[in-house]
Amino acid sequence: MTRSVALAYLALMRPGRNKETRVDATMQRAIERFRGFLHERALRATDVREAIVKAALARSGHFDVDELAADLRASGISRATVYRAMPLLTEAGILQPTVLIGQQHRYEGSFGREHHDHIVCGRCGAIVEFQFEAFEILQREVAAQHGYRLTAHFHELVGVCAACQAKEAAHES
Amino acid sequence: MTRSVALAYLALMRPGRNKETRVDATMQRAIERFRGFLHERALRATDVREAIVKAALARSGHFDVDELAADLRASGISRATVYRAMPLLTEAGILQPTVLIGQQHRYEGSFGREHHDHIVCGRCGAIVEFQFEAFEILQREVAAQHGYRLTAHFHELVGVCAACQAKEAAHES
DNA sequence: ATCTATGCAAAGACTTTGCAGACTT
DNA sequence: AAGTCTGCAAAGTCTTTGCATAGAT
Repeated sequence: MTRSVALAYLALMRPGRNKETRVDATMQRAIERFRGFLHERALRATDVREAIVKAALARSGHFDVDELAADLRASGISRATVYRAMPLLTEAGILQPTVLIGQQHRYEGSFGREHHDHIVCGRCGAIVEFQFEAFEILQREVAAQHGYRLTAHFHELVGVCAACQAKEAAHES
Repeated sequence: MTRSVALAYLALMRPGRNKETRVDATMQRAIERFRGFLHERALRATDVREAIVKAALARSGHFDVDELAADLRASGISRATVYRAMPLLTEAGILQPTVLIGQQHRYEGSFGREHHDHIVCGRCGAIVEFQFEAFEILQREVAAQHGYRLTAHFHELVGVCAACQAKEAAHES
């Protein structure tokens, strides 16, 4: 724990290689937020949990628990522990659950990212993210109309991507 | 099969009891649509499938496969068959899947109903349905912008309902 | 007659949990 | 020292599947 903090600071101070530095800095802020979260809840900040946070943030895009656990298996971290950590990561704002179709829970990094929703191709599973401020505003309005204070939303579009549409057209000809 | 058609017609012709008559008529139309759907796909119209359609439509609100299977157990219809029928019912437009946070697949009747989405109270689970044409239009547009042909969408708002907000306010005072 | 549908039980996929020892506070 | 965390293996939950028989076209 102390060692990783030191490493992170080293990374912050290293000249050049800006992209990497920024990534490390983001990770550092995320880890700090996570520690704060654990402290508030009187939970323990362990190396294992920190490793899970790092692995989660190191992944780009969408992933499921199995994939994350695979990344961590080399470190001797068990699948059960990863499962146990997921609610903490989401509640701490490190991850957000995404992509609802299909049976498996999928996540993506949410720390320091703008909110967005997804379009999934029902044929090949390709995922595109979209951001549309109008939806956010309308959602709050709809919720308010019904007396609800909006706390979250799931908005997923399912369709057929351009490539799969082309394939279908070719098949039918 | 022939018998149930006869019963349905009897119901249609019976005077009075309008509500019930209307329900029977809706169910009859749904069953007819379902038969048409099965025919198109070269699948078989069986009494078991018909019973599943009826039980699904007889349920009001949202339910999962287990609840539906429980309704059908008395008729000797197995859970496996209910599972096998769900995709047919959704593709035929009899049911639609609803997201409703949580792990289990949930459904609701969609035959003869306008499309709608849901607001769920994260505290007490209360569900309100909403319809907002603007969402539908914008969704199609967003999908098109990314080259997708929209086939479905999940849109679920999570919030705190008026009652739970009041409770919270009382607690904090 | 041919081919699909169903029930049953078994298998599968994904997730949770009990327990004993390790680690954090 | 007190209490949480972790790995492991076992159990749970929800869903799918193989197979033999029943049923639809």
